[in-house]
Amino acid sequence: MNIKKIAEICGYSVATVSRVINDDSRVAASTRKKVLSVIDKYNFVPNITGRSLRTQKSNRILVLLPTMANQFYTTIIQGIEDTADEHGYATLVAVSNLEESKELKYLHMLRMNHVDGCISFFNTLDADYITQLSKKYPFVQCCELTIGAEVSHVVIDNEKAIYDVTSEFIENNHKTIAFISGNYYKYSEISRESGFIKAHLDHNLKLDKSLIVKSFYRYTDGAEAVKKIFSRDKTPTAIVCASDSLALGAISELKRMEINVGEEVMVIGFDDTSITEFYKPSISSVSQPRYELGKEAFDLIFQKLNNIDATNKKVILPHRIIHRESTGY
Amino acid sequence: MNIKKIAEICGYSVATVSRVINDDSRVAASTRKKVLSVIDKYNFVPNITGRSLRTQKSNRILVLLPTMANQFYTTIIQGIEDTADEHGYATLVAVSNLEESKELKYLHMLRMNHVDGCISFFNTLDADYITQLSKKYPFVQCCELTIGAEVSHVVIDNEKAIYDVTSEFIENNHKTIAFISGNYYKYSEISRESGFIKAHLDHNLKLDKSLIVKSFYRYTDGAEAVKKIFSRDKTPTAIVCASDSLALGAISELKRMEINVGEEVMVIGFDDTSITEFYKPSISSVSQPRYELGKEAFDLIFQKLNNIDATNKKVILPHRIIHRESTGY
DNA sequence: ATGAAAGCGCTAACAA
DNA sequence: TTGTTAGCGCTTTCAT
Repeated sequence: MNIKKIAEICGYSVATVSRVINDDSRVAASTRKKVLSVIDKYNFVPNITGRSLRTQKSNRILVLLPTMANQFYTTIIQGIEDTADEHGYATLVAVSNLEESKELKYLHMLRMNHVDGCISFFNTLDADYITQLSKKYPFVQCCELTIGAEVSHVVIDNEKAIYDVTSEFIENNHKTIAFISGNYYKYSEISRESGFIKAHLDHNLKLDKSLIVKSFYRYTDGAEAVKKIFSRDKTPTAIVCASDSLALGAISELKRMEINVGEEVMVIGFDDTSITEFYKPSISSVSQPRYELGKEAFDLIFQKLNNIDATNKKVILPHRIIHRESTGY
Repeated sequence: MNIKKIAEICGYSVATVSRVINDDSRVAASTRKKVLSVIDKYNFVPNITGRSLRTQKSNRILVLLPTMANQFYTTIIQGIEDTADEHGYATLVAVSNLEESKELKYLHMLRMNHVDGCISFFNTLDADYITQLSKKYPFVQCCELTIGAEVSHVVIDNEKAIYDVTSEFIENNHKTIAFISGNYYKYSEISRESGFIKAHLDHNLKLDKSLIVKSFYRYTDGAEAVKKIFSRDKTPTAIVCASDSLALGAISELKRMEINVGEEVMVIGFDDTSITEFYKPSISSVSQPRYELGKEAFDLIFQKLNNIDATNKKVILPHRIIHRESTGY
């Protein structure tokens, strides 16, 4: 069933049927009624491929994820989904596994008008590529950003988050604080580390660089980091982690070493994923407003969708520090 | 940049360029070389919308999820992704929130040739609809199935899983066993419950129906269920849960009641999501072979992709029972 | 080995 | 208010 057949059945032209479908006012009420009844009878729905080819629009957006295996993304996507739906856009999700070829493959859907825009999380593309891309296509970065790229984005203030966390520890008389993070040189990492360092500077606390341990974000990396850190003579009384998985690994290792987490050593994670609440001890964490991040990401892309030359906005949403047993609450 | 412009630049016809793109043998080696160099120079990639419109194929499949907020799906999707990629298919993921209108909206992409097939998890559509759909379009159900529908699917033997778990408890001398589950009347639920009942029958253990508590799958539901179960005089020494979230809630409530989980009361969950490993006590669970489920789901749809009349296959993959502290290991 | 032309389903400019 | 027609980018049949 296609528009041509419907037109034949109705006894009207294809154009008239198209007008009815698209709620064009230039069609007689009686005609509209007749056409609609036929459309209804045959359960006809216009072919989006044909329409896309013609209009160069798809009413779909793409969400490009580095991995599906992170519970952190789910609520954000819900925020995107809901907001997109309100504006008549469908949401498609694709996973890159941080392989550049896959990123390009999915981003290619933009050029094909197969999606009208893309909300991207962590990706491997360089600043120049992102800048050029976002000039031509609605493109928004969420939670993570490419340093130096001219593009709309929404993030939390990662630096301030870790600055606040670290400052709190310092103000509570912790003199030796460790920082466990990843080693991807991505924006969030760099900001968090610099927040850690800045807090030391501002509070005149000498920073021991060997207490900054960076590798990956697996929980085994958190455990390894603790082993390393506690093999020296001067051991920390607080550990700031750049993710919950790292905090989890760190805590499990501390438990194995029979160090009392929340009393002898404080530990805090990042992202407030559900594990933090259920673990024993429950894990303190920096919480990002996930649903709102998703909502804002869509709002940003919506502006670009309507006007690709809209100015790039850089939105910062507030985070919250949530204290649980691992920081003694 | 489109095929027409490329043709002009090359000095060949659109048809020839198309042949080069599609690796058609009927084109001179020298011509192919020339055309390819131009394609390369202008970084031309064919427009999929145009091609789809013409070929009625998209080389994409859709994965339809009830929700993003379940860590269980991520590995399965990875399995689908990887296998699809091997066969030149891209994977798109959409979320229905179990709203029928959204399910239909995304399923509509099939009719539009916007995706060539769909792998669906739990959905709300009835058997008849699914049967008809799968006659016309490559459609596969994964992990969950619509009872009575004629459609390819891949699942584990949910009944046997719970049968085995329950039997083990009985053989270890447990006389009073509770079962906490959901109340959606979906296949997996019904099978699991019947496995629970069958194990009692086969071992001549009288079943107390009031020990079967069904509501939702939130962890608070697990806690509520335990409250209810332990408000009677005859309390169980083992609890079989239809999900990890239920097990988690059940255990946390038992802990609150100062009942020693893993000694006084055994608890086992379902799906072996990451929480099970990290919780204290660590939670025993039935593990589904997630990556393989995804891989098999794609293999099934691939058969339908190549021949829509391929017979419907019902694949059952093996599960594993993983014992941890919550069952005394 | 190559090209011309039709047509996939739709929208929109122009005509009537 | 309605219809005619061109064309979005591509593949494929039929000619040559």
